[in-house]
Amino acid sequence: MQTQSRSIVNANGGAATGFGSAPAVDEQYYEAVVRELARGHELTGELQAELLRVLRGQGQAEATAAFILGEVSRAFTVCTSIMGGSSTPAVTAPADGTLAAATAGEGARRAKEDGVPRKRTVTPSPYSDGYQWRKYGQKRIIGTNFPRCYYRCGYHRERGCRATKQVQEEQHSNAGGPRMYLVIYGHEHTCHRASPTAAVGLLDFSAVGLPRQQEQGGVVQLSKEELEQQVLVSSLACVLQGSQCYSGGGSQEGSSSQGRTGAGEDGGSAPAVPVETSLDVMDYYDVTDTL
DNA sequence: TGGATTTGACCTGC
DNA sequence: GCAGGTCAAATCCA
Repeated sequence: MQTQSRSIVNANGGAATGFGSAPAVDEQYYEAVVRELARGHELTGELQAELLRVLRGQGQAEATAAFILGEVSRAFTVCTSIMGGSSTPAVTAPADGTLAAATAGEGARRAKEDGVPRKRTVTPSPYSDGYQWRKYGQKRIIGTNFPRCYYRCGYHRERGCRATKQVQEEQHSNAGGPRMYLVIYGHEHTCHRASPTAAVGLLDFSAVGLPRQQEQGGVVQLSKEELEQQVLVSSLACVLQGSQCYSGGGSQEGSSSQGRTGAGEDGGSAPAVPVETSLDVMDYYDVTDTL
């Protein structure tokens, strides 16, 4: 049991990168989310301008506001891209397959999949797309520096879902920036696992640099930055999920930090732990006061 | 101990 | 024959 949650590539973290294989209804949902994210981003910009105008010359307050709003803005950008929005870094690969690692040597052999249409995506968080994945193979691809990992839907067996995806680290990922991965989706999901609520986990915290909580004696202690980011993440989770807020602490995702490939810690069954940090303005001020 | 991951072998298409 | 995709035994881990 624990193993299952441990090994299934976390879906919760789900990026839109993945919704290429999501059912149409989910696609509509994602589009709506992307739209709202864009709107939120836009409003954040306006708020930022307004706040900075009001706080001009107020030293610390101005700097804090600028920082926080900048982070919010950045978070919106990251979320939008993760959700498959227009902003980078998540970019749907061109159909011509010009992506570096993407196509080395494949091409003709592609037809093995019975002509199944494949969606290619480049994303910094390949393991979080709203579905649960199980790794079934890995292969070195000629002409590339990184192996390609093969994943099947976690419900392949029990529900006969044929969805597959391949994940390969992009060769040209710049040293300084986040690693980018080419993700190729195979069959459509028939398990209908991904529900809109799964979007909560769409935030790939490790990808956006969210520090993990430090647990001490059972008490979660957060640093200032962590607390700030938790608030930001929580607010974004609110945006994504509506009324319910979830903690970013359950950082899922399996960015192969342990060599265990991308298989993440916990998948859809992820403990999307409800948190009291449901963010409203007062909460935020409480937090900043505490800081 | 059960389930997931790893990895070499096998299969298939070009 | 080569290379990508998949299988399955071995291994790992909670």
